[in-house]
Amino acid sequence: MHSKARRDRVREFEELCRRQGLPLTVQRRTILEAVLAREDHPTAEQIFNAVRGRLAGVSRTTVYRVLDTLFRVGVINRICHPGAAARFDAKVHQHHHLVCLHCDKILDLENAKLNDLALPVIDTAGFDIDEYHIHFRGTCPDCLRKLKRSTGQGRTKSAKRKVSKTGTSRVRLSEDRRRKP
Amino acid sequence: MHSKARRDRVREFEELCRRQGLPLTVQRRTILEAVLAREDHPTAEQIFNAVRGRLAGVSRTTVYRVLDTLFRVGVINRICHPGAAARFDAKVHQHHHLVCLHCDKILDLENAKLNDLALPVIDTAGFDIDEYHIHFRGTCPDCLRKLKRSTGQGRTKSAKRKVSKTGTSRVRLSEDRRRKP
DNA sequence: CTGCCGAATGGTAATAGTTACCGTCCGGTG
DNA sequence: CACCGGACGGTAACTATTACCATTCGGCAG
Repeated sequence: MHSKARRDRVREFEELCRRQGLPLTVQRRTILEAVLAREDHPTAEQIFNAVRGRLAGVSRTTVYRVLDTLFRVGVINRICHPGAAARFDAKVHQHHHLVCLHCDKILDLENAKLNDLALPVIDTAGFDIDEYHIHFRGTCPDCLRKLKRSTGQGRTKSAKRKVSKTGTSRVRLSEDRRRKP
Repeated sequence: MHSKARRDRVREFEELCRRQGLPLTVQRRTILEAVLAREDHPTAEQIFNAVRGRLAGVSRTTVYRVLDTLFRVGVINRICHPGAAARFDAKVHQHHHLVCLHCDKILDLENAKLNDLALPVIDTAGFDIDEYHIHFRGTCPDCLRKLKRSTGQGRTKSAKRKVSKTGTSRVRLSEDRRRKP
């Protein structure tokens, strides 16, 4: 990410902190910058090593905590389904997954229509592709219920369009990227 | 999975073992059956607990080892990218991933065409979907090179059709599901 | 500018998941 | 039935992550 975009992202983060009453700390800013500066998908450990130089005496704990905060606030992304142990599955044929961002539940989604999508032509960067599967991320019914009970109205600020049960629909990114609310 | 399908899968596994010169052990059979018997996505620990009763004195280590073997042979699936630490990503907009099954490398795949697919109508089991992203799994260029060097011809028995650079193509599941060859 | 308060940090200890290692045992074959 | 290489069992070690708690800091009222 080039420097202007990075600055914008840091600003965006500062704005979000103010709105949510989160203190702005050097650690948070530095760690965010470290993630933004990379083009790959660093682990917490790699970020820790990257910031040691600029933040004398940072704690590994802080790095983990801040990365989690950044993710919950929505300025960075976390991939590969947080803190999970490997899971095994008897299904080896192509199928897809519904992942709950609140409780880490994983459900299978078996739908032949998803298996043979006419995917657009893409540049796979030299990868030899064996298969694809689609991860749908969202909130499971149980967590929806819990959220509704505790907030009276569930998640707000959501501009998503759900996959409806009638008519073809498109799945969109939600505006609300806060996790573990 | 119903019992007939399970028996078939066990047979298939036995056949694969014979072909690949892998000894057939009680542990392998029992652990495979335990995975096949479940409808969810058990962790190694859960499988361990499930087989303790029927395999007095199984070692946790064996469970991990056998699960890995079953996965490499291709009779079970492993989801959520093996043994990985959580990875972070500055990209919060929608994008997709190329995952190398050999070295766990993850590359971003940014392609607007993939972001707004007219996905078919699906039953999401009550999930409130925020987003989707597509995981393409395969072999990265580096590993392809290494494989070519070591075998003289790379992976065999593959009936896959790659995502080509010209014309719309469909990604298919490969016939060859062996990992870490 | 000063002080207060609650939240953030640092450091250590603990935990979960997984792997390495090594001596022993077993499946497959002659 | 004996042999051999690979599989197993058990423990120790390792990696990634979290809990806990005393200390410090950011944001705000005075």
